[in-house]
Amino acid sequence: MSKNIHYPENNIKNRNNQPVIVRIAPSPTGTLHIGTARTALFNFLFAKHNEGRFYLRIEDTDIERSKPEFEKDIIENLRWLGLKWSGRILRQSQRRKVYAKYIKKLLDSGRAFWCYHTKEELEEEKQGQAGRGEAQVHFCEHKHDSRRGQTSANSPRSVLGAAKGVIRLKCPANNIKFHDLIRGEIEFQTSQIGDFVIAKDAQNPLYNLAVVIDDYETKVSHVIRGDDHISNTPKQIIILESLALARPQYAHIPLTLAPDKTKLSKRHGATAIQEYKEIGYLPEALINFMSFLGWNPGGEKEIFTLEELVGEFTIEQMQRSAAIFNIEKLDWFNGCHIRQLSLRELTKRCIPYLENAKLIQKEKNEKCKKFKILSTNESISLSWLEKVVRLEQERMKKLSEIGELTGFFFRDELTYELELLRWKDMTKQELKSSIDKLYNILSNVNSRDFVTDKLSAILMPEAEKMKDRGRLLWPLRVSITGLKASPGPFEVLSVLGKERALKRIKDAQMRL
RNA sequence: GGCCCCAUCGUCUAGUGGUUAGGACGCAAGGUUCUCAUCCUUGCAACAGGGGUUCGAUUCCCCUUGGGGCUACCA
Repeated sequence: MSKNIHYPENNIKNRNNQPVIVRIAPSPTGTLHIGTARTALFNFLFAKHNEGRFYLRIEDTDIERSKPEFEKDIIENLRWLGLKWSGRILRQSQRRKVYAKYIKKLLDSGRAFWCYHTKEELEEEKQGQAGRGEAQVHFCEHKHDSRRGQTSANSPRSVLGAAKGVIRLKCPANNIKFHDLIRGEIEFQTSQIGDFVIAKDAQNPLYNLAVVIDDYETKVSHVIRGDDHISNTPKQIIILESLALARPQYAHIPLTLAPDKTKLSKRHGATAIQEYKEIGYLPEALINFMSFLGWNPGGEKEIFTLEELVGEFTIEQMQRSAAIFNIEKLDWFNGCHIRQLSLRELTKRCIPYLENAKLIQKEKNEKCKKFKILSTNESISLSWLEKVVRLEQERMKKLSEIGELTGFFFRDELTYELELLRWKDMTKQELKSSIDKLYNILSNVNSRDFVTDKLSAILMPEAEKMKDRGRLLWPLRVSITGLKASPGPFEVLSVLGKERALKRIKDAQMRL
């Protein structure tokens, strides 16, 4: 959908003299969420602004919940938004061997250890801590047990029985401090963290470990993610330090919340990008809208293309507080971007909605240039369709409205309340004579002259004569559209053409 | 409960140690107009509260309050 723009890569180095590399790492346990898309957008903008790379990594270590159809949805919709990633997609499910190597390293060095506490024991410990108002963390005594400090890649049998253990990391005593590009210094006490679990076994890492390894191996320079990950950061830093690896820079962006200030979820309406696509939001509008949720370039300009956003974006202008998702503003952005589209492009994007509304169909034999009106079997051209769409370009808020808005162009019989034809306090006689007059005038207009300007030149003086133009123009507009709100009558006449227009006026005449 | 993050109109935000606190969405009124939409004009509307620091705080500091996040052998 979006223009094919080439963004240079790899020229600028960050302050550690490394190229800027960022990533979006969605988990395919659901469709592409608007929040994930926004995080992807900020990563993309940061990367492209700094001539760096933006990677896509699928975090599918949770085999139970990860589904291929979700991965497909994520990939398709990221593409649709125009957030193109560099290189291949990395899938964590295919990297077990890599993780196993690091797990072994951690075990060998004694930084990690097997823990055989049962879930019940752990739960009991938590309850006790909760009761005492203490942090609910587990400092595991098994790390001191030399018999369990084995380096085998396989789980050593517990001396306590056959319990299947997990692998925990020894929590250091020193506090963890880090600098966040958006929030500044953040410090965590390790006493609040404990010896946390890093892997289910020697092959299967948990989230925090997998993230650290992948970020390191793909040389990620900046971790830009939602601020719900702030509390994961000290854990990831502990892992990094246990492995003697350098840390990336962190930037935690504010979350976007629903109007009731809770986490954006299904019950607030659409959360999936796919849904917004189907409703008829433009990717351009979604991008523009999402970028303004938690970020602002400072000036008074609000309508931006993705390319312009890349030029403007700096992380210093990121907001610290959460932004509330405001659908009205999205609608406004969408309207603006619809009006900015070329007529050809807008028509192209409207066609699927017109087809969906069962108004038109592509003609099979033609090379997608011809269409037919389903109700009349009439053949129509793309350029005629463009004329129709043009009349609604400034009225449409969402593409899905096109069917409703332009339906009258594609129907032979208009169904409207007769009373709708009446302008203000016109009598039936007056109405009849207006319609008769319209029919007579228009029958004498050459069909070549059925263009807006000429029709206006012919009909306006007549309308003027009637003191209140509405006495002629309102019945005209209703008779040819059947609607109480529509584009102007001259435009509609010109698109309809003489034959169809006269038929409609005749219909009105007959019904009166 | 514990830890962490956050705080300017209803919403998105700009902004400064001294401003009539600016813009946008939405809303209201008006203009254009045969209707709707677009467009134009105008209006309504905010520095959470309390202490400091200071000649002066919306701005800097602290506390309170409020909101959010995390607290899994999910990610």
